[in-house]
Amino acid sequence: MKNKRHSIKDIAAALNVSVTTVSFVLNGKAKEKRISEEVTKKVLEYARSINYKPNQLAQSLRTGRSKIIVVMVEDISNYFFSKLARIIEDIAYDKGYKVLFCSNENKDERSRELINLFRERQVDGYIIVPSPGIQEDISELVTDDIPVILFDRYFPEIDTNYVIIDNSEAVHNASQHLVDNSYKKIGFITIASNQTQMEARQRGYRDAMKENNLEEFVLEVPFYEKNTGKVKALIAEYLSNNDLDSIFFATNYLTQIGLEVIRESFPDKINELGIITFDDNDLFKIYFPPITAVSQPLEEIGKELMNTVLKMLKSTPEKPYRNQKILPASLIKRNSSFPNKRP
Amino acid sequence: MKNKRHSIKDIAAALNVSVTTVSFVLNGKAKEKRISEEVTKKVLEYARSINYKPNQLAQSLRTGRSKIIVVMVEDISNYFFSKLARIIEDIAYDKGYKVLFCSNENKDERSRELINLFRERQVDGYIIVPSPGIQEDISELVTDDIPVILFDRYFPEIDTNYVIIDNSEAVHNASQHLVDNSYKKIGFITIASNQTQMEARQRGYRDAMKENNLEEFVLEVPFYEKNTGKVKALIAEYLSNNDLDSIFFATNYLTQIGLEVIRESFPDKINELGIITFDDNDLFKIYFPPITAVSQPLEEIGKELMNTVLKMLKSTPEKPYRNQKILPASLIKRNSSFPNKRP
DNA sequence: TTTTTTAGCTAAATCGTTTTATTTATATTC
DNA sequence: GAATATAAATAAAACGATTTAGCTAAAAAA
Repeated sequence: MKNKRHSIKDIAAALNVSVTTVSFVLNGKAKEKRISEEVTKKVLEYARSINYKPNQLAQSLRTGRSKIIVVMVEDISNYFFSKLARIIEDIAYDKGYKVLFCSNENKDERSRELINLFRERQVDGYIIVPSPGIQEDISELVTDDIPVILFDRYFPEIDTNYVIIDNSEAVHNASQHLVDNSYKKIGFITIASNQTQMEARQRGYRDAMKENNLEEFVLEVPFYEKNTGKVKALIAEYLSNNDLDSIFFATNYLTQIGLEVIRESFPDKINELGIITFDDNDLFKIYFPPITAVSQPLEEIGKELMNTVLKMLKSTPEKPYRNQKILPASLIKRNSSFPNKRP
Repeated sequence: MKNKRHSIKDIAAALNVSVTTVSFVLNGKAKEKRISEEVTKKVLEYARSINYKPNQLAQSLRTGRSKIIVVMVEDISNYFFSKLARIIEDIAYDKGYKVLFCSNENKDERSRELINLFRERQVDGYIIVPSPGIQEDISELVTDDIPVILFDRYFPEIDTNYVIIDNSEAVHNASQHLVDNSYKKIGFITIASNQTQMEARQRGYRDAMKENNLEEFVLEVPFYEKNTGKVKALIAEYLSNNDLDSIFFATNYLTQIGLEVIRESFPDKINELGIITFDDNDLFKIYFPPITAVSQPLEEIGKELMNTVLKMLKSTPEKPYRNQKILPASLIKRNSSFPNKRP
């Protein structure tokens, strides 16, 4: 049996009351609007009996709130983002919101396309990992009083809410950890980028090297070569040109590619090199050698993001809710990733 | 400057024409509805000049189509599902659809909750990895002519569309591969479940063992212990009780836990054991020992799912679009995961 | 000249809600 | 008994689109 959806009108007709009455009752405004106990009960019972569910589209159209939040990341299939997505999802559904996830591939064009797409849909709020050149679009959202919060990276020039981690501090600490384990020739493999998070990470490394009077070995690979063999070639070349005793990978997919290169081209070195990666991965703890990792506080980031968006949704343009949070990252030390220390 | 959203009414007022006319023009029905070239041009130009974007909510409310598709998986942060999500996302956005991802944790209650949530929202179609006991809910969607397609697992008792892989065949082949590499005591670690995919995998293993007159060593761990140390304990116990020379992990998170156990409790065995995992992971190819894996054709699954949903959306209740697809999985042989064959 | 066609446009209903402003009857006060 | 207050409900206007049915004036046919 095909049970077509019931509307508030059906209920009104069936009970011989007005749609207004039904609406009031269903929205819990019976008392406030002085609807009699009798009618209230009748409506509630009937609604429940036919399993009435309001049409959210109509509701949203009328109220202007869609109860949808967009989460735009670089790549939802990336370990870091997918783990975070899971956390955000749970909080959102718990609070009655739904989440649209999307990946901008760190490309401006795609970011813009997506933002426009969602504006048509009256999305309530945005959690965004911004691609390098979309300040303007973000600014526009802000001036239009649409809740946006950036994370992972941000634009210092514009005044937005954000949640980031202390990248330079984290990398600095981790680099020092390598030094403390008596590594001398420490390489840093990163992507060419002037986004805040990557610059901070590189700064953390360089500072640590300077403080310890160690030579800096930085390799910057172009971002958009991500999926080609070119990155592998660059890393391989870099590794043969520099006789490093340890490597710091500035982001998780570089670690992956880097390990692949080492396994393929320098298999004998795998057990000698000290390795640290930015962003942990479940598999790193069982990798051999286990990989020491800079780990971002996923739970905390997720909570902070959602809480902020929810608070922004409740705030008024007159007194907006401000939150610019810098969280600390932790270093997961897996000793055996340092051959010197291996038992 | 706060540019409030423009409606079709604004355009009509500004140009001194009716909203009907504007609507016709913007929907490309100018010719069909005999709107003059002059007016058509005027409307189009003006709409573009104020950067008019239709309110999708209103559109959806009127047309009954939300252009949203739900993808419900077990856990969006799982490698397999997140990779697939990325593929589905791309296809969907390309076709003008948005995707709501959600995780049901393989729990019926949560699945139901989510489905109800989305029905209120007039979602256009569903791609679902069903939890064990939601036949009824799926049936209901089907009888209500709402496009649903199941994947990864399905319900043989109800007639739905689905996309799955040939699990038993895949595991059978992979098991035979172990036998061919002269392993004799092959363990099979799986989760206690009577869902189609897990039963098929176990069947594949058992058949292979029978054909080769080898003893069967199956460990079934309870599903909901997923995140506790209990699974580790069970696997550790199983490994000490059976002197296996190789292990087949029936799903990816078991592989992860299993490797952890081996590393912690049987470190000397890691280089002896033959290991195969169901579901590949980028890190497995650089794992040491590299892990041979049964790999699902993600691209193909994603395409098949989206294409089917889109075709279902276009079909009528009178002649529904049927598609029950069984795709083959492939075995990614990484020789060095077999010590016997290691150089 | 009258009738029919056609081109060009639009009023109004509709989708399913929420919300404001009113109505109607009854009870209370003076 | 008239005026006022209150309780209980509702009509109607929104939200922003789509779509049906119809209107008007000019052109074509009779």
